[in-house]
Amino acid sequence: MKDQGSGGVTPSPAEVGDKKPINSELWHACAGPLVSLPPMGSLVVYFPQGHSEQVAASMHKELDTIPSYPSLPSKLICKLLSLTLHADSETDEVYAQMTLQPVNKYDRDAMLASELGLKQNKQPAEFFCKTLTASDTSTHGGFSVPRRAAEKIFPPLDFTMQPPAQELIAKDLHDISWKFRHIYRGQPKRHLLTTGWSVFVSTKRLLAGDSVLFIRDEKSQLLLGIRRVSRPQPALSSSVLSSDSMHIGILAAAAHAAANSSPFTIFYNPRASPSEFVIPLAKYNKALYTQVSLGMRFRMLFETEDSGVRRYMGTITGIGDLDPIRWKNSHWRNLQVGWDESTASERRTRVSIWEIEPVATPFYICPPPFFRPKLPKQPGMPDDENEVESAFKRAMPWLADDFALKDVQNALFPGLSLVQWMAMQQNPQMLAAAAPSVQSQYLTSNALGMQDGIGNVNEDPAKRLSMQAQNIGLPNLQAGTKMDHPALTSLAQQQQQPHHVLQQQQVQPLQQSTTILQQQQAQLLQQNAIHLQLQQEQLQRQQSQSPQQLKAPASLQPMEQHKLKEQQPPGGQAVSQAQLLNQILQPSSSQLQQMGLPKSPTQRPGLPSLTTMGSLPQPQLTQSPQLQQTAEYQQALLQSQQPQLQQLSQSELQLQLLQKIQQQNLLSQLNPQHQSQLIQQLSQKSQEILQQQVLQHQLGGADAVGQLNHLVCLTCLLSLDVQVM
Amino acid sequence: MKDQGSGGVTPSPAEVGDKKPINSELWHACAGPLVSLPPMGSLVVYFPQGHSEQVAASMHKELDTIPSYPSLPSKLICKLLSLTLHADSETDEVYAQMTLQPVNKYDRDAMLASELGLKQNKQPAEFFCKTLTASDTSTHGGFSVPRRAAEKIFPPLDFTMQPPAQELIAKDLHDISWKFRHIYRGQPKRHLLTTGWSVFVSTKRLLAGDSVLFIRDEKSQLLLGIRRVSRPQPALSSSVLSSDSMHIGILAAAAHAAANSSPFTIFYNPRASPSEFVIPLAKYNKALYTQVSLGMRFRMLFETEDSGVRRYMGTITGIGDLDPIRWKNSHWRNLQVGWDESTASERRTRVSIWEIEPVATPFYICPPPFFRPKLPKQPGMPDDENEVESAFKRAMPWLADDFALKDVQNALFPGLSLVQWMAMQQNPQMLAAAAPSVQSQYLTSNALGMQDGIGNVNEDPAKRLSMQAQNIGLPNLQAGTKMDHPALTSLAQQQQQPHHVLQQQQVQPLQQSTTILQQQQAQLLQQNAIHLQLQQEQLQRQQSQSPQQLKAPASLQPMEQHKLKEQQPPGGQAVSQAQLLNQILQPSSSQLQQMGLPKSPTQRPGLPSLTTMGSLPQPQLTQSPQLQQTAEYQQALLQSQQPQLQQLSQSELQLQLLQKIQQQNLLSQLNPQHQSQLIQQLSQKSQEILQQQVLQHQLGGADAVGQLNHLVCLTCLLSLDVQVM
DNA sequence: CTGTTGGCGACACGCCGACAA
DNA sequence: TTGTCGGCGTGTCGCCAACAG
Repeated sequence: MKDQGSGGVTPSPAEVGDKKPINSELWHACAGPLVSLPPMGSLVVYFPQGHSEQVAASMHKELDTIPSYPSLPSKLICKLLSLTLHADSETDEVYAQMTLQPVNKYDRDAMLASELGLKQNKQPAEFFCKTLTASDTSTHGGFSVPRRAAEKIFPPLDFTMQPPAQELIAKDLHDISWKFRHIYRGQPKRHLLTTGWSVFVSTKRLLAGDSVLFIRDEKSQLLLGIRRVSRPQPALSSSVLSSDSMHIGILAAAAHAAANSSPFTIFYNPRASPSEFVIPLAKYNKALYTQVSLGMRFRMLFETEDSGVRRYMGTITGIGDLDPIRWKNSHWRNLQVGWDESTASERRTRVSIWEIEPVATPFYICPPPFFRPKLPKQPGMPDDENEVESAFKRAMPWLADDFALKDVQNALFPGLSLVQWMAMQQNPQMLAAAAPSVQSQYLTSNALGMQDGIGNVNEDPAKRLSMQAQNIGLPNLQAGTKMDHPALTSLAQQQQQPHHVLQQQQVQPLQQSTTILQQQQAQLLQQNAIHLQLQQEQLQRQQSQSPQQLKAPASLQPMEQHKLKEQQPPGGQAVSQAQLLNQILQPSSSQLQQMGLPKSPTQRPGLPSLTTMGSLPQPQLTQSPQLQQTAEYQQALLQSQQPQLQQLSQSELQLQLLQKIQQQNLLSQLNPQHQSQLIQQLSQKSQEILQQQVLQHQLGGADAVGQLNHLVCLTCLLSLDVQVM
Repeated sequence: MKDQGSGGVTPSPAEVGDKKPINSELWHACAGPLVSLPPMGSLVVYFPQGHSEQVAASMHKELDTIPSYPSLPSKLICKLLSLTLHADSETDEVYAQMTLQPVNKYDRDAMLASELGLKQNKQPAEFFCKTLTASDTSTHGGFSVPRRAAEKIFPPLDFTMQPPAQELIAKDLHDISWKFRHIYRGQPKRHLLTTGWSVFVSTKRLLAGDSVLFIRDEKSQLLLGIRRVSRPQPALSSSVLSSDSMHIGILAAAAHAAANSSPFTIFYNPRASPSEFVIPLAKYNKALYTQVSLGMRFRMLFETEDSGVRRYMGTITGIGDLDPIRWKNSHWRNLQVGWDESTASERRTRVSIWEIEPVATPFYICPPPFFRPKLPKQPGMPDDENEVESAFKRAMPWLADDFALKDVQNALFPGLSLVQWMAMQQNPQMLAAAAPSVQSQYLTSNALGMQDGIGNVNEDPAKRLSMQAQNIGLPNLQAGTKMDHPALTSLAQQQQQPHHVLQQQQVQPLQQSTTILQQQQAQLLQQNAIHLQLQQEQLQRQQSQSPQQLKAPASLQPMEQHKLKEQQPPGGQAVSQAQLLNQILQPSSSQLQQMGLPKSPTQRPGLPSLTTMGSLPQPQLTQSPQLQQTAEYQQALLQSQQPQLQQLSQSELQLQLLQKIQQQNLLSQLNPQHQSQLIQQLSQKSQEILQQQVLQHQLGGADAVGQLNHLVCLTCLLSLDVQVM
């Protein structure tokens, strides 16, 4: 028998074991410039939905018949226990094997690892990638090496030879060596790979359109990899598992792991998967701070043919769950987008927030007052940007460059942490982890006398919290102002107290929050209000101000409140948070019509109805239809914002808090009877507060500033909650 | 560009769609002679365990880390909704895609289809299969066709030519045509395939050891397929799904389907899978009647190299669950076997009952009395066999040939079915489905007044039932005797009644069963008793009648009862059926020794211990040590049988029923409080009955015939349900 | 009867510069 | 600068019969 096709250097048979780990540089070169892997030990967010998409893409199948898996949340926070790089022995397709362990709490190291992993550069510097031509892959000849590539990567030729030539040896992903004759000949002179090349092509079954890439590693050794063009594979039906079983397998494995906090293993196939579905937690959190809105402009990276990157501009045209039935409240591809260029047909129309870079618009780059006390001049100027950036960098030197601008908006909402804390309630252990830190940070002397370190929590989330404080643009908050939030505190306490105590204590926090917040956070109001003005101004300018929108009967509010009440699920059935938010901030046109309002013909479909609703009961806005001066804008916006927020007054917010509590597993740990009692009492109390509020409002909307004060905080909390969720 | 490797006839590009269904003959030829597929629409038993094994085999991975899936039973009865034959486009590996729908009830057609599907012959008659030699696969030459094969399959050559040659065109599984030059030349003359062969070899990537097969279909068209030698594949790690996820996916998909009675899809890979895991229900049921025992001899079919079959002899060396933790009470490979031949190392050591053919021993071929009233002469004679077979065939012409012999034994052990019936309880819905059928057949006027067709059961199980009746040797049962089984009836009723009614009714059925059965079923006793006599007679003759065995203390019975009682798991933990069966029918030698009995040195290991146990407390047997007259045999056997059955009297049956009720999900549908109350009351009642029975027995075993009477009937009835399972 | 081998012819693989985009 | 082509040497594929197990 012949030595079947041992072209190049025959791989030594001893290497069959495939024990040698795959070269990371080469792996990443094959994976492409956009692929980054979270560092081992770090925290990640795993999206089963994205995982399903990858499988569907591999199977060339639709995601139709997959049964929903209600016990599996739309995302899991996991610790990346292990990460192994692989390459398919048949196709050389690169993929990564990750072992993920769902976590309920996380330690400082993992969080740090998650942070640090964001900025790792993985693409090797010394490499080139060429898409193979018909001549390259034909049996007629060899491989024509681009001059620059050869001079950059290959060892220098001895030009005294005639012709100059050398033998190149390069190892592939499986550590198999391939030998090529590198020659510089022809008229005009060129670099060619001749002998050995066709064996490589035939063994790897390369076709024109596939790419080959050479890299020179740190030891100046040549490595080579291939990247196949995505061609419609012949129905990789796998013959092992039905596509349904695969999808169910993914979900079941993740659900099983989530239920037991046990590790599970996934494969990430960067070139087959439409998107990454294991996102570093830090990246995810970061992206959550990006307040997205319809019509927002953004940039997004795409891979070029020569393994480079290119940014394309796009506009957000929709926000909402990709699959509201199976995957409610997932951030997975919840942005519908349009692309500027006409070649955009091949680009995806749905992206996730962490995939995009919001483009700095005049509004977004407007600095907050404490960074820039004077009124902003015409925004969008380069010096503006630089000024803001440098200011942020001075304050937060550890932040990434592109972080500051994006977070300006959210930076003004200090209450954020409460919501995040609430989101954390999904994993009750995290509460135990977080609550003490909140105390030690902010509640050093709280009235309820909670002890630090209650529970078995030893890790220190202070870093996270302090980062948060800085992120939200209040660098002096951490050192200076102490915030108290009894709702938070006592909720945390409730979890730690025996159940029978709950019935007496459960309602207090809500009451306290309505007063303490008002008193303590007046200073924050100014900043927030100004910021909101600007935002509103922006929205106003984009919308044509149709007067109908501004005329709303005062009776709208109770009606809307009633709606909200009705929609509270009786037994704790989960309600889509997005729905909730929409009910609050974005009444649908049908809802508006129910209220006797015509659907605004001029309302842009993509724009959030925040303005619409907020301006409904507010007559002032009609007084300044021609908003052209910045100062006027701000004034008008402050005023128009006010009723909107007022409408979302404590009563509703508390209702929503209640709903949140019902939604979260928080209550599920309690005795069922205690649960129902708790819910009942909370509902009752909310009703009282609600009625009180309605009365107050009908009497003339007294204490508007104070209402606005804590309402701003609370609404921000709620809106952010949706994001955190 | 070249026309890449278009050897033979280039497949027309229009055929890419792969719409044409795969030729069934060719598929089966490639699958091998042992592979049979259930007919579409028929009923099958699906074993997730076997499915897992197939995946594990494909992945070359152990079945270690798979989490158990408690909600998934070890087998599912399904209707085969669709069956599609496939062949991997890369490897030509054949596999079948089956859509299975778990069923709770089944109709006559499906049952008939299941029956009829057993005897379908699928291997094509006109085919040959050759394992490729090194020369066949080298680039040096062509393919040497065995003379007989060429003359049988290929079109006849024109021997007037010099040399005789022709062009052959054969289509493969994908309907792609391959063209070969067939020539008869050389010295000595031989048939060769030359031109076109090497392209085929290289395209299919055939290696020495792989097989190629040619068949001639009904239209005299040549087809060819390949069958690769099972070589250790390079870690088919799939890069799509982790092996864990695959396994979980299988289980989750099946569990989901079982819970919803929704279809699910599986792939059966006959050459990769260690065993079939979708078994025709009829085949499974048939196999269940094979009373297996340690030491039993059997034959089993294996595939030969040239796609033929060969029988190997083996001995059962163990009976028990392959995986008692994850798959309790599964019949999947529950037999541990040893093989006669020294080449047995490659053969499996665990098989399932439906894979083996028990070897006819003298005992097994003993005919029942109503087929052969005269005493058997020396058993094992050919004419004996034929006579019995023909007798059975006359009675049951629709039975397979090898059915009758195997089932003679089980026909004599009606009690066996109790345990099997218990196994059936794992699927509580089936109980509901089965019970009405029993009514319509036997309970046309039952005391509880249940209506026929209660529930949604419309199918007619009469056919099933009549088959059963014939199997157990009571051909006139169907037409004549009506049997009542209130326990079954009321159990079914309980499921259909509102929960609050349960507490008053729940105990009655057990009480009723003790009386009604006695009254109604006396006539059945005679037939059964006669049958039992003959069997016992046979056992007696084979055993040396050691007097020790016949002397047993009367106190043994309570002792044994106590044992049984002790082994009942308190909390519903399932007990292996085999264990249970052994406890009842086959006390182990250690158990016997515990009772002060020596292990019989002459007892054949393969024989069930019924005789041993049954004869223990029977003093009459000692009075006729030399049993030679048929009448004496019958008399003795009837008497010796009696205590054994009596031991399994109502009390225990009720206990076991209770136990089963606790185990099964039957109760899980009820309110928890009702559950516990029900269980408590049932336990109490059973205790009373049990004590009563023990007392009764100690007083002298009164009414033994009556006890036997209704016990036989009860057990017969219960055995009927096993088939339903 | 059939698996393997040596002989040998043909063909296509693959190296070369020319030419052109 | 590099993709494709014609020219052409040579390596190996593949047909043949001889030989042997």
